[in-house]
Parts: sequence; structure tokens; C-alpha cells
Amino acid sequence: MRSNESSEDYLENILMLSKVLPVVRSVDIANNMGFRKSSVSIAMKNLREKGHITVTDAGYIYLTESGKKIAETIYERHRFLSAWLTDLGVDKAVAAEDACRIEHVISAESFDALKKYLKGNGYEPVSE
Amino acid sequence: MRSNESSEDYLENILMLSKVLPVVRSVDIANNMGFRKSSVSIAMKNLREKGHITVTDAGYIYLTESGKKIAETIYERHRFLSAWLTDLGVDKAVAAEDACRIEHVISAESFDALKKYLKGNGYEPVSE
DNA sequence: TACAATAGTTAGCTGTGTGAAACTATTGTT
DNA sequence: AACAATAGTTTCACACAGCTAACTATTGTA
Repeated sequence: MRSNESSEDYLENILMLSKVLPVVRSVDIANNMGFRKSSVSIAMKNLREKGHITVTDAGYIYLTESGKKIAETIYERHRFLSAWLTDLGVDKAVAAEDACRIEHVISAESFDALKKYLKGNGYEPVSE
Repeated sequence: MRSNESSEDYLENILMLSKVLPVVRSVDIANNMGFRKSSVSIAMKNLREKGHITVTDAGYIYLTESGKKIAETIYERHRFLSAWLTDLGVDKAVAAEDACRIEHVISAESFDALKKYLKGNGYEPVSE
């Protein structure tokens, strides 16, 4: 597995939660991802050390520029792949699961080629 | 990483090597995959215990029915995805690397939907 | 005030998959 | 016969990413 797949997943989840919640805390991430708060605590420590998030004294988590960049890249892939697979007739839940995995392993080059190809065919994936 | 991604990779490599070599041994797998023979030895023990391969006294490795089924599933995905991405304009080496990763995480449903969609558009991926 | 609930951290464990080193066994060569 | 090369195994170590359990600190409430 990709070495940073786990980190990417956490960052993506922080971004998604930040669109829904006023502030994002470790416990929100744990609930959303189905992990224990101890696991999230350690993951947040790693993301902090890598400079991808900052954490306030109150425990509020914010993406840094680098963290935001990764999160938005993964999140865009997620939405695009999920919508595309769904439009291909794949069950919505399965499409989302597949997107969750492919988003971490596809290269920028392949993803861009896919986007370009589909847009060239007049395809615009359904949002959400 | 997926729990069986490593096993799938070994099985796929055994299948590929069996198309090229008269017999497949652990050392061939180690050379082909770039792993140490100790790692391969342990992986082969696991595949043996799971019933996916048999190993002769001479050290020749053969896929069982279950092993062949997994290997061929992954190998078909690999060839199809690799050829398709290449045809989308992705660099051949990058396409192969992406295929190597996506092949383990895409669901049967999504892969079938992709195949059906492309064939419906008259697309037949280039072999190799 | 005392107790419960909530949030976060730390220590230690597990399973997986790799590498390094040391070993055995077989084969090949001089 | 002696030695080298090749193939395979086992043991130990490590990194990673989860878990449980036990702890602290803060907040809310009876």
C-alpha cells in the first residue's frame, strides 16, 4: 500500500468535515471514519509533525496549505471517480468504496487523462 | 493496504512468469518483483497454507485452481487497465504502474462496468 | 461540591510485509 | 575431493496502522 494512503484519508476527512461542522476535532474524525480516538490521536500527531495540520489549544484541527492541497486533490478524485462509476451503472455505494481506494493510487497523469478524455466526450460528472 | 493485496501480487507474478519460464521458482519471483528471497519464502509459505499454490520437492511452484482464478482476475485487470490508460495518452510506464495498483482495489462490479462501457463504445484495448 | 460525561494522550499489543544475517542443501567446476 | 555458486529456510528486527486499557483534563449537572 501506498505509504501515505492513511494520511491522505485523514486529510480528506478533515476537509469533508470542515464543510459540515463549524470546527473539526479528533473525536469528529474518529466518529466519521470509524476509528478509535487513540488511533486518530496518533494520526493527528503525525500530520502535525509533517506540517499538514495545525491544532489549537482547544483541539480544533485546521489544514495547512500543504494539507489542504493534498486533501483537495484526493477529494476531487473521490467526487469525480465516484460520480463517473455511478454514471457507468455501478451501485452508488460500491462506486463510493471504489473511489475511496482508487483515489489514493491513481497517478495525477492518469487522472488528468481520464478527466480530459471524458470532457472531450462531453461528459461532466454529476456532483456529490 | 488491502489485506490480500500482497498475495494477489505474488499470484499474478507467478502467472506471468509461468508464461515465460518453463518452471517458476521462488528465486524467479524474487528477481522479478525486486524482493528478497526470504520475503518470497515467507509469502510462498502463506500461499501454500491458503491453498493457492503447490510447491514440488524441486521447488517448482504451481498455481492451484483458486490461485489461478485470483491470478487471472488480477492479470486481466492489469492488461485491460494498462492498455486503456495507455490509449488515453498516459505514458506507458505510468499506465503500467497505475494498473498495478488499481487492479487490486477496483471491485468486480466497477471493472465489469468499465469493460462494458468501453466495449459499447466500440473500444477494444490493445493487447500486450 | 461531587460525580459523570466528554476529549485527548500514552503505553503496550497485534498483524502484515518487508529486509538482514546466518544457516542448510544441492549443484557445478576445477 | 574441495570449493564456489545457487536455492531455500529460519530467526530477528523494523515500520506501519490499527486496537485496548488506563490515564489526565475539562466541562456539565444534580
